[in-house]
Amino acid sequence: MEQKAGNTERLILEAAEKLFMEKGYNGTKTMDIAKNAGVNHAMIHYYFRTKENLFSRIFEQKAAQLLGFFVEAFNEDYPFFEKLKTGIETHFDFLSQTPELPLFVLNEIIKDKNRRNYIFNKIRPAGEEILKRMTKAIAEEVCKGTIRPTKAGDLLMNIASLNVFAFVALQVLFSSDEDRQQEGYIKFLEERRKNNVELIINGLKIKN
Amino acid sequence: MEQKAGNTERLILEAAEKLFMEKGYNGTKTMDIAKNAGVNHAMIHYYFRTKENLFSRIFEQKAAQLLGFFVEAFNEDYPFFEKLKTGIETHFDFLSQTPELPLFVLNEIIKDKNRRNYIFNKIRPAGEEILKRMTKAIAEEVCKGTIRPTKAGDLLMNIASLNVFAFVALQVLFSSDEDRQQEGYIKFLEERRKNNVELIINGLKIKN
DNA sequence: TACTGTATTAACAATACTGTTAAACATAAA
DNA sequence: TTTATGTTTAACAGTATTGTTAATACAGTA
Repeated sequence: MEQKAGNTERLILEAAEKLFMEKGYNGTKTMDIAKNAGVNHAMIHYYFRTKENLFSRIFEQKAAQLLGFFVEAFNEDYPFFEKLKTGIETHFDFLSQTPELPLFVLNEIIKDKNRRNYIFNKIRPAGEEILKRMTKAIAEEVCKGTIRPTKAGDLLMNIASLNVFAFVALQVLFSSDEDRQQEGYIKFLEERRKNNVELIINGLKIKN
Repeated sequence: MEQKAGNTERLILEAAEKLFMEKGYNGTKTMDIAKNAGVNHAMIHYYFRTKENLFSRIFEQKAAQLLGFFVEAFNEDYPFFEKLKTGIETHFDFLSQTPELPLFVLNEIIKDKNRRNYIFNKIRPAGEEILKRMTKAIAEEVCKGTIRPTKAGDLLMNIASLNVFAFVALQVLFSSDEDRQQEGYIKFLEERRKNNVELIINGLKIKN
């Protein structure tokens, strides 16, 4: 044999990633993964033993990616407004790489309590750290009188809401690959990116 | 026989609604529906012929509910800020009745293009009407100098983002029924409700 | 009472899906 | 060339799941 040397495993992982993200755990059949990967379906069990094993590999990697990135994007020291803008945009641009990611992760967390706990334990430390820093940064700005009092948790949640929902809507509005060639697709994204930054920043400022 | 006279059909629909909303189409098994409804599983095929038929009934009703309500909540004539506040709150309160609704509908739309088209055709007229009215209301306020120029679509999208995402997060944070007895659950909702109104309104206002 | 249409049940059929196994095959090292 | 090791295949087993059917019950009605 061509001694695919890890090739088969990679093919399976790639096909599995694509299908799981698209159809979720229950919607994805192992034989479909095999067919997409171009390998005999027994290979899935040879390399990963069970569907659940294979799924976990994908899920944990994806969840870490999603959450890790969120933390990263807002983890720097703030010269407040510019960094906030950069953080939102960086986060937005990351999501535009893999539009299905947030909905996939959220769905599977909701449908399986174990996964929820797994995720929570993973991000708790980083999450608390970032909240602490952000709280401090906000407090400083409030002192200066540039923004109104805001909880760091609320701010993060607002950003996540706007950014994530943009990509959920994107999938509804432009579901097929052809749709995504359209000009409207680009326009929609640009508009939302700008809107989200403006709303968050304008929303923080104190009115006259 | 007790001749349940339409009772069985109702029992099936109720059980199906609960399970489909919780587990989605693929996660729900017809025998589970039958068991939950307390009827023989052949009844499902007797009344609805196929799983897909039964699902469509539920889905279409739910989608109409979700979208219809959104339209309704923002469909009145605006004395701007108060009505905007009321609209957001009404929408939020509606979602709090059935927290799983938006994610359920979004998921099934994304996973099935036919459903997407069905939905689009259903809401297009109402959607266009509400956009037109809102555009007019916004233009008037902009003239008065009370708010900054904003597209109606962006505004609606912002509201939907914040409100819907609150309930997606809610399901992640408080997944079980016991969780929802907690005090934190109520607090979270109150906080988000207030936050969303404030962010939208403050975000519209012009800053010095 | 017998007839008709609807409702219900249990048993069955057909298929889909996950997981297992034994044997074949390829390759590198001895 | 032989052997050891890891990889691949086809065939199969077991179960889950959807869907079908024939027999039966019952209510209303002619």
